[in-house]
Amino acid sequence: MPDLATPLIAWYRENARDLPWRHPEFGAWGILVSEFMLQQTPVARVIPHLEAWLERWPTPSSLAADAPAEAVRQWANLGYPRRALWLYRAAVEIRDRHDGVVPRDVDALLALTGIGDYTARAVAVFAYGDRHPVVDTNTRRVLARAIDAKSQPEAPARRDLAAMDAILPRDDNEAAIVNAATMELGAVVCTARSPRCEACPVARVCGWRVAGYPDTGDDRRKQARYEGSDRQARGAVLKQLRDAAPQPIPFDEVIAQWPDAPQRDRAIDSLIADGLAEASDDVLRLPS
DNA sequence: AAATCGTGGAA
DNA sequence: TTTCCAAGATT
Repeated sequence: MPDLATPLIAWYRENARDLPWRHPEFGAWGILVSEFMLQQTPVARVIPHLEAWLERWPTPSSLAADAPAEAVRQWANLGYPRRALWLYRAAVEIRDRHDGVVPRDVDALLALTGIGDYTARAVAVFAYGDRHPVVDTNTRRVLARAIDAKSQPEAPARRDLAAMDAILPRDDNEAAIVNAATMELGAVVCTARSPRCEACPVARVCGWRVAGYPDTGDDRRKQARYEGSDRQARGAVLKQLRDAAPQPIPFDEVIAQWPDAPQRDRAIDSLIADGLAEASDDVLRLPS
């Protein structure tokens, strides 16, 4: 297998974007918050929200001392609001089980609410400098193309974890750079649509390129339509709750003009089931 | 283990 | 206009 680490390190040194969480003094809590926000939300949308969040809650304990409703409200329109609730719960767990310090151990991180294989290792690597494979969707695409000669990832995520580990240098610091560089390459060069192979440091050894860009894979189901969906209804309810907070909203007035009444009721029920809303008497409110 | 979960910008 | 996609996690 060709050496990917060396060209990736050299490329990253010259081309890495200057992102807030890459500054050495950013801190483990800042990294953790950034990783929560970056789960399925683009970098450009995250940055201003991240800075506001950390200004308001500079530590896990400061967030844990507030109400979950405030976390959901501060999350604003970042999307997937369960992440706000999970981040809040993780802050409580960090306060209660880790003396308010973001854990360094991967298994301890995995035990926190809302943290999975990607986020746990991202924190251990980017906040603490330990050597672990960090595999996100960008990394998976780069590995699929460079190593498997596929246009899109097909291998199980578990296998990509091992594949990434096999690429990492022994040195902790260099391993962290290769993790970041692989993600960065997937984000800005080896993109899902119209990759910029002319700017790619590993183009010469890329299996997909060498094979003539075979279009295997790409059998992904297309994303469900958002307009008219239950998700849109949930979003509308939660936005109304956010805008009214701390005032609750009478049930009768919850997206009262919504064209599909059963869908509205499903949205309210599912938000309550998720812990993103609370019902009491005849009103609906953010979780206390 | 496939389905579900927001939102906005770019192609 | 519609479609695609974006540093995933959970059930």
